Amino acid sequence: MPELPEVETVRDGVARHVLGRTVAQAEVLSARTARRMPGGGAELAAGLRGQTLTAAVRRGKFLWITLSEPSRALLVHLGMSGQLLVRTTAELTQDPHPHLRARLVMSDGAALDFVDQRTFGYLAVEDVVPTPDGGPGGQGSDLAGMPRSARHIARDLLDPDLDLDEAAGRMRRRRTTVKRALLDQTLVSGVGNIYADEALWRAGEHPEQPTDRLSLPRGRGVLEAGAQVMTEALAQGGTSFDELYVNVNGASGYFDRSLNAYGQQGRACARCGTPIRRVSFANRSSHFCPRCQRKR
DNA sequence: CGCTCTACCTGTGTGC
DNA sequence: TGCACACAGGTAGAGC
Repeated sequence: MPELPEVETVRDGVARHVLGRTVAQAEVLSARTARRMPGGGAELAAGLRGQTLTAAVRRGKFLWITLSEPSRALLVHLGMSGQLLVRTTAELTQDPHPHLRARLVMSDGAALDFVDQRTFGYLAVEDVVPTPDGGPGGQGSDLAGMPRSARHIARDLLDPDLDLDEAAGRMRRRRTTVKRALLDQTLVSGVGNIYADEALWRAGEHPEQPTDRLSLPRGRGVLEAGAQVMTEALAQGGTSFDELYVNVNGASGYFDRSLNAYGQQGRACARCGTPIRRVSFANRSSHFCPRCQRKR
């Protein structure tokens, strides 16, 4: 389940292994993968053909690869199960992955595969348009602007230009609960269900704490906890990728070793020993310690 | 406008 | 052994 740390690992892999290559041919095997394109797979393939990949940029869980055509980019969302895999020429003669959805064959014979089991992910070629905040790099930088359909995504918790006090203030003005706020990608981005539970455990906040009854320091504390959790996950998950495997599928080491709340129902809280509780939440679940995460 | 809820998808695990 | 079904989750868009 790719959240920000996993997507950043993919972005880094793309930046190191495929930038500067030119797309000779794009093959779109699944119409669903191109569902954001009005003209479907044919339009996606046409938008990629002949384009050189120039930069890999990320905000939250959205990743885009800028193209040699000015102000155009390949937008990639991995959804729940998406992967980008770099293939050598020799590997292209092997049976493709059963969940291969699209393949970008490069002019040098290598390829970039988009593999996605559950097809929540997608690819789209879009205009890069200005955004009020200037995009991931701020106004005037090489990274300015964002793909049109991702304009609404807020700065993420690892963005150096994120103003934590301002974000905490916006959170407190919402009439919702703190976990819903963390998952709202228009408030701050990059946090999914797993890291939301981890951030709240670390901050000692109940998932159903009303945001309008959260002090500014506590609101800020939740966001800082989220940034810490994702920074640590990135450090653990981002180190194990070899040359040809721009991996991803969320199986970062973080999953196995460092979760304190998510999926830990029934186990002793690492802080106080109270069993972690799991409750259903908006068609999914929240995990928290009933003793050290209380509504106040 | 702001918030909540549902549909989308498929492999895995569980219960009968 | 085999079948049925709940579950996992990010996002857009519908609904209230």
